[in-house]
Amino acid sequence: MTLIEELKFRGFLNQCTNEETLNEIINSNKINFYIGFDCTAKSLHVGSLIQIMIMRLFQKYGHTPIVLIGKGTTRIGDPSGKDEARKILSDDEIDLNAKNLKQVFDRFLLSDNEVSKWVTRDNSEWLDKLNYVNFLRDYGKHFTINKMLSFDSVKIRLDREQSLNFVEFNYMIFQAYDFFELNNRDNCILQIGGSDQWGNIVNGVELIRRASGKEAFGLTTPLLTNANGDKMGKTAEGAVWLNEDMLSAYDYWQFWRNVDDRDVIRFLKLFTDLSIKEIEGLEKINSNNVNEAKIILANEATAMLHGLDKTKKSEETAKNIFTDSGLATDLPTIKLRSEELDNEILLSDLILRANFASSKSSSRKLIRGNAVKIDKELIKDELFSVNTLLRNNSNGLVISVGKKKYFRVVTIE
RNA sequence: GGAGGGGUGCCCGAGUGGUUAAAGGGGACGGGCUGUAAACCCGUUAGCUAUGCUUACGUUGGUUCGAAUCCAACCCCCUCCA
Repeated sequence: MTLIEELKFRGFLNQCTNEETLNEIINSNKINFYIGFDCTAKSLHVGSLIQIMIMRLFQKYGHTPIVLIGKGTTRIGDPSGKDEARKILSDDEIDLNAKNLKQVFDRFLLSDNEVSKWVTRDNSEWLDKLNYVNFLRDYGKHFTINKMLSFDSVKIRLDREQSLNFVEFNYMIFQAYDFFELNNRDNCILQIGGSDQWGNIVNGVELIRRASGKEAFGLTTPLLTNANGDKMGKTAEGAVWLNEDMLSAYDYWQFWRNVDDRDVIRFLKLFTDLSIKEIEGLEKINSNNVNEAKIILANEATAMLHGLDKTKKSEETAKNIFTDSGLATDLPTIKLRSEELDNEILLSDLILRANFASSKSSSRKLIRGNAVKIDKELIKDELFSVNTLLRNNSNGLVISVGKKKYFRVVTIE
């Protein structure tokens, strides 16, 4: 199976410039390719995972990923898919975000093979130094306003009569120029991105052709949505972050465990290393084994990011909570000093401390709504205090809020 | 610069002097059903030291016993004209 075939099978391929030629080249050569990541947040989330996984797949076929950290472009803000201008981040924030971002690639990308070992670049390296007049003269001539106005990212904003300022309007030029630079510096001949990046990518391909007379390629991945049509990776609590300090391994495992039935196979193909054969085996799915498939998905996906140990613990914790009635070991724990028990400790306060309610009122409302149990015992009194129970249970208490949120309270000296 | 329209809770959106913490929908959360899924049904959805109090309809003042609702000024957004 060729790389392109596997991309298609697994659902990575949305659009591609000159697929035929690219196919020939990647079958007979090892190439360098890049994906750009802007530093707009402290962590990447599941929405970017498809880009990371496609890099991984390319690596397996011996190609070298260049991870372009967009410190320079982040200072401008990509208008693609945005209703309004992004708020501009300070340089300090950008630096911090960039640092956090890099950690994630260490987890997912392979570094054991010298040939396909990945590298990072930072576009502020060249963007910060650009001289406006020179840049306009040398590269501005390759961009026509007519064309730029026809791009979706621009058109949508104009159609809706939302303002698009000049800074944002320039984003696509810089992204095109990034590709041009990487093509010169690193002989990078392919840019990959989400489908919303198509216009920007094609711009780069064209700039390279016009300015250097070389052929370069662009490839996009589909915009991932779940079966409900929602954008992937956004949940009520916010995005499904990849950095562990923003989302625990257990919660990450739960995210995959809880995907819609209709999404399981699709996600197995995209987000795990399972072979095509293995996936085809699972594909004969029915209502009896969907859950097994989901557990496999959760295990595979979590292991890749957080490692095997934490994955096993997550699976165990889940098993304890949902299948067995035993107490889970790996729960978030609130430790109370014994002298704190001298005062009345309200159940509602503990829920708040465990971060399972956003205010005391809402925590009380949860109790009133029959959502809260202590050691499986339903508590209905919103003013319930836990002092007596805590004194009588040396092992502490396990408190559940709803069906999926658990925490433990213990007393310490 | 001129003329007009508008800014309401997480989002959309009704409300144009008095049971309005503000209809309805979406989302979210909780309960039921189930498979930790989907669909469906029910409930909740400002905060608090809680049968009460405080804060809330762009901002600041004013009229009134009483304002999201009336008046004034200001800020912001949109449409048309220049």
